[in-house]
Amino acid sequence: MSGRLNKNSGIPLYIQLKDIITERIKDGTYSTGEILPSETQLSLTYQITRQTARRAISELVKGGLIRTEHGKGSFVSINELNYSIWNFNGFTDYILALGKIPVTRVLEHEIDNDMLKLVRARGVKEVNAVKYLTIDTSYIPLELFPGIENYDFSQNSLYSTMRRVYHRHPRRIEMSVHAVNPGQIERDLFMLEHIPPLLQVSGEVFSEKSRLVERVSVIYSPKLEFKMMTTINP
Amino acid sequence: MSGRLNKNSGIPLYIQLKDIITERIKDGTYSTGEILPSETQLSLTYQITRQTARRAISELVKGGLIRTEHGKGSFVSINELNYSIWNFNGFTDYILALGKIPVTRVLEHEIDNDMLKLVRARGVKEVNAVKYLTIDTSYIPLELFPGIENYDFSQNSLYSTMRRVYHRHPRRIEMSVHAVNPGQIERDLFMLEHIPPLLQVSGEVFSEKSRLVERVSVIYSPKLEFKMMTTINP
DNA sequence: TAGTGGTCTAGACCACGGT
DNA sequence: CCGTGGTCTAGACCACTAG
Repeated sequence: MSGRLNKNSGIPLYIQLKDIITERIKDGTYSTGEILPSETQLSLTYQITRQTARRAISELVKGGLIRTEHGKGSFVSINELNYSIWNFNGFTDYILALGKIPVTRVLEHEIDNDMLKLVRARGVKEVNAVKYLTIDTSYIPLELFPGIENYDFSQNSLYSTMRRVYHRHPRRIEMSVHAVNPGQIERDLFMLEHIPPLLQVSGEVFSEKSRLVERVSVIYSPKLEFKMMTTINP
Repeated sequence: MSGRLNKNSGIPLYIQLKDIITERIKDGTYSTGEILPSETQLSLTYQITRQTARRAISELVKGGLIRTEHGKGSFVSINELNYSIWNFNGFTDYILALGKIPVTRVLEHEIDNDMLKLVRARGVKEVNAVKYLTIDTSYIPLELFPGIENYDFSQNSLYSTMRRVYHRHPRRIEMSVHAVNPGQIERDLFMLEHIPPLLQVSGEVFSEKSRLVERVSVIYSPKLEFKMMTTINP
């Protein structure tokens, strides 16, 4: 049981509990369709109020990982689906969670009009090749991130660098989705024979204080499923 | 001031408050960027606890309508963007909210394997033509909706019919997004000269009790912007 | 310092599902 | 009937923002 909450860590209890449950779902302790401990049970186990346990569950529902049924309980609804790709948050983490090895190749790295232009192909390592899954084109304002052009982003995560070195935390993304025909780069990297249309997501990423930290455009390989879930308000 | 909560209506107070605030935003009482009354103020005004007011605000944040800033307040973040199209919920309402007249044309209407197959083109009325924006292909299980094949869905909303006549409430949608090349129907209806790839969203719609109420696939005209917003958890 | 949102507690009553 | 999740209250302390 790694399951004990630290009341003085500064991390909200509901976040800690949420993380513990997420972990349990990822490692299979709770698997799809299974019922979770009741809210009352959770509050007793972790020595918190039911409201706080509810808050953790509510976060998980929001993320689509679990579902609640009135009078019955909470159930695991999805295993690792729905960690949607365009949760730009963590491509690396996402691939690692699938038990595979992430690969990043920097295709372009130059300064363009006070912005760092960064083009990266990202994928997973296969037996004797690399399968590329996305091509990301990013523009990062040098004004906010002076010196960021000196990092090697085939090794470092862009967002961790923003957080750890510059103390800027990407928070909100506004994006739009388009369908596009593949260009030469996409054909080469995705190794397409026929040329199906591809999905492209273009977005602007903002920090807490609504400063633009990245303008980004991602093209997805047809090998990536693009799934999501939503609910309807009555 | 239509602003009074009914404590015995059966409708949760936080939903009532959420609706009131939504109304105020839509009608311009609070406009983009403006600050909302504080949580304490709301709780006093509406005679509820701060927690309940918070819950209403939390719902609005989830929907992207407002944004909170610690130590400062809550602000209107978006006016009517983000009532995203693939909120299948209300194409009709969406178009009406834009001040335009929605049009639905039924292209196919037949029974296929215990399912009602319904193909509809949807759009807006222009001066002397109709601009089609989506083509929806739906399969509805007759077992759950006996007799639904007798409704005219160029006039009636599919979801309202499900709700009002059959007491089934669409709640959850699982969907995937693809890029496709247009077929003849799309070229004709969207009146495309060049043939750009199109976005297609395929999904399954479930009721409260996780019964499948519709399998649907929507193809979007390139004239529709496909926008969304999301947040990153630290 | 005063006001704001963020977290948490302790307790209550309700509506729903299954026994 | 009991156990479940859903809503709500009353009050507390904290962290952040601004004058």
